[in-house]
Amino acid sequence: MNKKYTCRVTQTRWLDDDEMAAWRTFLTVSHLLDRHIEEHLKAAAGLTHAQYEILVRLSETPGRSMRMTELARGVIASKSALTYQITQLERSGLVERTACPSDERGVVAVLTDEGMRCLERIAPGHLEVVRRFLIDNLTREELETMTHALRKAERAMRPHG
Amino acid sequence: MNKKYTCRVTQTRWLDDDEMAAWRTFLTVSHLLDRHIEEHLKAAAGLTHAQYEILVRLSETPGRSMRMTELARGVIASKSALTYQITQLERSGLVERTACPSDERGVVAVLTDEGMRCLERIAPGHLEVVRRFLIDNLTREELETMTHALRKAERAMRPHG
DNA sequence: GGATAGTCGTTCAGTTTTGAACAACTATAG
DNA sequence: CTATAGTTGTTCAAAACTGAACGACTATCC
Repeated sequence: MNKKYTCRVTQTRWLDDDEMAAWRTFLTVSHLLDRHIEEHLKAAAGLTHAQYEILVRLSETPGRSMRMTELARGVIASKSALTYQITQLERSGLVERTACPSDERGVVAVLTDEGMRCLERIAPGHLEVVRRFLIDNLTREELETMTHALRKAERAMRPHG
Repeated sequence: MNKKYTCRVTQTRWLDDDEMAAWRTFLTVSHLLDRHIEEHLKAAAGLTHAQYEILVRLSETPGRSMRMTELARGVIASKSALTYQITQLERSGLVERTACPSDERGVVAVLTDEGMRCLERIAPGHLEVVRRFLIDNLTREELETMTHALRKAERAMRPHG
């Protein structure tokens, strides 16, 4: 690799070994973890991880409902991806679309009773996967350090904190 | 039925607040980060993050080449996803397919000179994104703790790694 | 009041991923 | 050698995602 010629204005700051290791490990773990989760959810309930996250978000809300845009921001999906997934979940009877009273344009997604039961049924198995492959491998101190560190990264990425 | 994920014996162990916070933060950051990276690479070179990762892996190999299956494992992609992406990269002239001398079934993907130049051109900008949104937000200690912790998780997920 | 800009959710075409099926080849065991 | 089992990479249809464009509505300003 030739570091001699770099951009004239902003100097290139490469990642040193430790930084590179951190980034690579983070990337690898997030990919592997997602694969295991996806596999489990598909087998357990025929759900996507994206769909599962939608159900979780809704279940935590008073009224088990959320505006489309806010929900999309919550699960970090594009608006069109959410439209697609809500349609799928509606087809499965886990979610319903409702008109928004305060905004004529708005759509409110609501978790149905069946959706809530589905979530309660599969959550334990899902969390077991998260435990086995991530959480249970970390000491309490590592856990807290990681949370604190990643929260700083999150703040750097969210549209103004 | 899938025996792998159904366990009637062990009691459900929910995640406590700290564990849940860790998991949520990890998930959020990996989604946000991927979005920023994807956006940058698309703008800078019309590449996907998946495609970029393929180029990086190949560039680090003696001969800048790798068997398809090994490459798929390296970037954590399915075999069919890799087939598709290598075809795209071949179309762009960044990668070539070669016959494997030792295995008649095998295909070896090779990074072309143009592919290497492309990578060298866009790597600084990419790493700058990784820095700004992840690495530079962490202290050296946090960085090392996170790497160590996530490596344990990786070991738990790799097919007996 | 009316013009203008902004937001909301959907649609659409094009891209990427998925998992099962498959032909071709290799490895193992008798 | 000859089954038999396993691996390799591709293909295919279906699922999922992307980003731009859009009509519909709201907010803001003068």
